[in-house]
Amino acid sequence: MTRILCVAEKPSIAKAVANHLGGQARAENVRGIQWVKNYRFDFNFQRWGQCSVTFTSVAGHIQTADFPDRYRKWHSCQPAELFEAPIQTKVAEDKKAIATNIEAQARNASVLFIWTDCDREGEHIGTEIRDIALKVNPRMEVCRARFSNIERAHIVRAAANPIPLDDAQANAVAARIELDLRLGAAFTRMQTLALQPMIPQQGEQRKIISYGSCQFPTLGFVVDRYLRVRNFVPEPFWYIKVVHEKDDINVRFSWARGHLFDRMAVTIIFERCLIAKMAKVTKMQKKPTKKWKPLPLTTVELQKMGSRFLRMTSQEVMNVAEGLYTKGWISYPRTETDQFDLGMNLRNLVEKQQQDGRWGDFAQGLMNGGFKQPRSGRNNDKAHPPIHPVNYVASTQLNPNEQKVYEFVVRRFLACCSEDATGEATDVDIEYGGEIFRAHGLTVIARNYLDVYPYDRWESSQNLPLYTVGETFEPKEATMQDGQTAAPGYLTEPELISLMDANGIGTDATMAEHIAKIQEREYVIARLKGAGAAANGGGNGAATRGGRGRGRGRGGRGGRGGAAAQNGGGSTGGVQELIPTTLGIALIEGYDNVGFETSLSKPFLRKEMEAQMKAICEGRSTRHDVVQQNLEQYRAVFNRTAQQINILKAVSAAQEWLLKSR
DNA sequence: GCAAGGTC
Repeated sequence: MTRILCVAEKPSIAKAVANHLGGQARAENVRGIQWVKNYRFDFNFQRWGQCSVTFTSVAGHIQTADFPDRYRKWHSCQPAELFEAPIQTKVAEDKKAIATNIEAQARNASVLFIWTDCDREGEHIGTEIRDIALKVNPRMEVCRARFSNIERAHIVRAAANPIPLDDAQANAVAARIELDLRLGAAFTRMQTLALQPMIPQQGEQRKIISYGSCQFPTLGFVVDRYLRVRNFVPEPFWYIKVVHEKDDINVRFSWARGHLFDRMAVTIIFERCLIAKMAKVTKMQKKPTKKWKPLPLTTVELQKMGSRFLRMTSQEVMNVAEGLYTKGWISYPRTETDQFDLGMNLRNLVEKQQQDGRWGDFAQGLMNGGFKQPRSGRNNDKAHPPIHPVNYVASTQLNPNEQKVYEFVVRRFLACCSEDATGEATDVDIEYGGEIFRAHGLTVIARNYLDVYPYDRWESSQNLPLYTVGETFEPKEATMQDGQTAAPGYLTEPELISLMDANGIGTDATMAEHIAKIQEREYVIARLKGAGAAANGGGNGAATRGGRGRGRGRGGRGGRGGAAAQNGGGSTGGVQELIPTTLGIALIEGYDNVGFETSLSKPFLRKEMEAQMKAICEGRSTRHDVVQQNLEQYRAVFNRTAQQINILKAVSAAQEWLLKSR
């Protein structure tokens, strides 16, 4: 019988797939590593017939790349030498037992069937596994499975249709690894050695001034916003407010123009209104409206919502989610997918939530006919489903942070399986002195998903009285008001995550780490929003956030849905805002002043690297070319910075002084 | 004493 060795990227996949293919597969322990198991069973593969299978896994990458000893000591070479120093790739210290297991199993098998995730990193991990296996058994046949979820039928199909490993994808990752190492080490040492004397040292601890292709752009976003807040100049504006009383209701009409920055113009228009005296209803419309239920939960969304509503940092959210996943309460927490596979039995998962005291009734309602298929977003990483609860756990079995994250995941999931909220929108337009003024009203008819999902707000405004088109009236009040634009707030963690996501800085699994890293390096400090000095010069209360001229009227009632949430959201509030330290500002401004067209702080370079990796995957470029071309480009920045390091120093010194005077 | 990526 053919012996076949299957290797997944993580233990959970090995277990799930082995159970699909082998029934209750026999699990054997692996020496020196608790969480990896070898599953043994027989299976009839289309290609090899009846086989004796060993299904095991690794745990992410096995190899690690670093410089040889001679270059590892900081003073043993010039930082610039790291651009071409040799790189050693070897089994990571904490992965030895895993590598040994692969070797041992490979000796007895004639086929290596790789089941790593179907993404670039997975392809690279696949080649690492292949290299280790072929070293002890060069005659093995090697192939990989193509699968995008762990539904049984899908897995059985993948088992029957092996494909080759894609070396192009693995090479793209190899290029990234080499560049991140060389550039990270070279720039970190150069900066640290040059600037350390400028930075006050605390005790024995030597402070590192690190550079990384992700941490710098992350810092850049924080500094950029900080400077925009700092340099903000409020602008006065004027607008016209109209109030009419009908059926004992005060209806406030907002100017269709919003506000203007020209006082004289507003005065003239206002006078026209006063002369006209009467206003005339030009539109009265009632129409059904909806608030859409949320999309299935991705990692990025979990981190954003967590840092906004759960009083946790995105990193804490991820750590907790990881724990809930290992204990079997929620699905894999690192996913870009916001669409549920049609084959997935979601009702089964809803059913498990019926027993809960908080959302059990809602789940029961879904089981009794309320269930609706979730919406589908546009993303599918072809490796994992959206984050969802897989089993019910009572809150007494969880610590407080686990409770919060689990509750969020469950509520989000139930909301996805529910119905959009419905309401009725009323719009009244009047013409008054040649200008249009609007009133907007909302009546929520059915809250539906909102009942289980308190993180969204959608509330009825005061009822508007009935108007008829053509009706005329004299407003009870028509006044000219003033206000001024308000500075944006400092960058919040959820905003930063959105920016990183949009610019491809880090992956869903690492974004939180980068945010934590720039705080650990003391480039940035976090504080509870509103805790420090007021950043928003609120004016007389009529201020608006940077909105110029047009845009929707600022009537207090309608359309302010997002505002409460963005400011830290009602009952669950407490979002963190990020403020750069003088060191953080100095680094970014220093590199900007070095005057190179591609500043290291801009997300551009990382995007460029991403595009080049894609080119390798598609055969338009090679690993060698991408590495050499990038090294050349960065070397220019490096040399220039090293020459002008005094600029960086000067900025640091100036910033240091600012720190004291602040 | 450096990075970013995977995962436990």
